Amino acid sequence: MHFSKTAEYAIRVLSYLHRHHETSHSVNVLHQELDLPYKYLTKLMTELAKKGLVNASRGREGGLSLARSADTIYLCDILEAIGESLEHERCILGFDKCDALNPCALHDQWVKPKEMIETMLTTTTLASLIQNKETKL
Amino acid sequence: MHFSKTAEYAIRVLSYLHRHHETSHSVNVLHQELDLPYKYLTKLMTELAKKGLVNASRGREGGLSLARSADTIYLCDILEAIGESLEHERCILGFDKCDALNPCALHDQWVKPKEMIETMLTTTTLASLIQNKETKL
DNA sequence: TATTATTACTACCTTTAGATAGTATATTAT
DNA sequence: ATAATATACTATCTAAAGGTAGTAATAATA
Repeated sequence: MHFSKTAEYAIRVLSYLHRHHETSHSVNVLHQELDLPYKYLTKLMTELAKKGLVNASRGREGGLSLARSADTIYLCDILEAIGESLEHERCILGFDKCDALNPCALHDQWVKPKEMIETMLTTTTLASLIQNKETKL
Repeated sequence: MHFSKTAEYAIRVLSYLHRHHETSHSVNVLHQELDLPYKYLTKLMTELAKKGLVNASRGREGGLSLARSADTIYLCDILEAIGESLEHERCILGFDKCDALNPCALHDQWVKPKEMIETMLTTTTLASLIQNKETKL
């Protein structure tokens, strides 16, 4: 019951780019600042660039920056970009189809937690994340 | 943002044992009735037996049955039995320590969904699961 | 134009969850 | 006792996520 490492990394990196949006940052800087595995980050950032969440430019003075305003980037956008869709319809017990008419044994109990998670993912933007000097990234 | 396969299997099997508690059931029967991988189930049931959730007896007329009343078995007990603890303190962004004083960027947004999940896991018993003929197991 | 700093690409390695195979051991009905 | 039916144990395989290595392509700047 948690995010994948990839999701964690993506959120942390994008949050960092938002907080330091005055300039672009190389993968190496992100790697050092956030203590994330360099080569894996390279791969991830390429993916996020393809999906249009970040601008990537090569060469000297190149690097990465947010492609859109942080208040238009929702957590669900980030998950989608890395191939982890919202799974609105994903059944908690893994069944293909599971709804009120044709429920799994846990369907009713899962309704509220599911809603809360969904709300969190669809209403939280990068810009709305906690940010102060003490906040962990 | 979902249960592991192992957790799914454990919940489904235990729910089945509850609904058919008049007798014990062999792994083979559970395998066929619930369409779960036989050998993997064998391993899982041995584990659940060790952890005291089911009684296992060998030989003819042997098989598996719930070791306790279904209204004393909570979802969190099941997760704990398979080594997936509640992770009360698990940070959504993977940080070791993350609390109100020393929060990660997502801490505030995660509070409510986390509570809902925790409530679900600590209040839902096997006995309280949906059960009718149509319910998927 | 040569150098340097950067991302992009291709291929492979590692770890872990999930799944399988074969054999040993226990129980009980006959 | 013996045969049949179970779980228990040990070892291994597979697939996917996570992570690494080396090289090619690109762009700024001196």
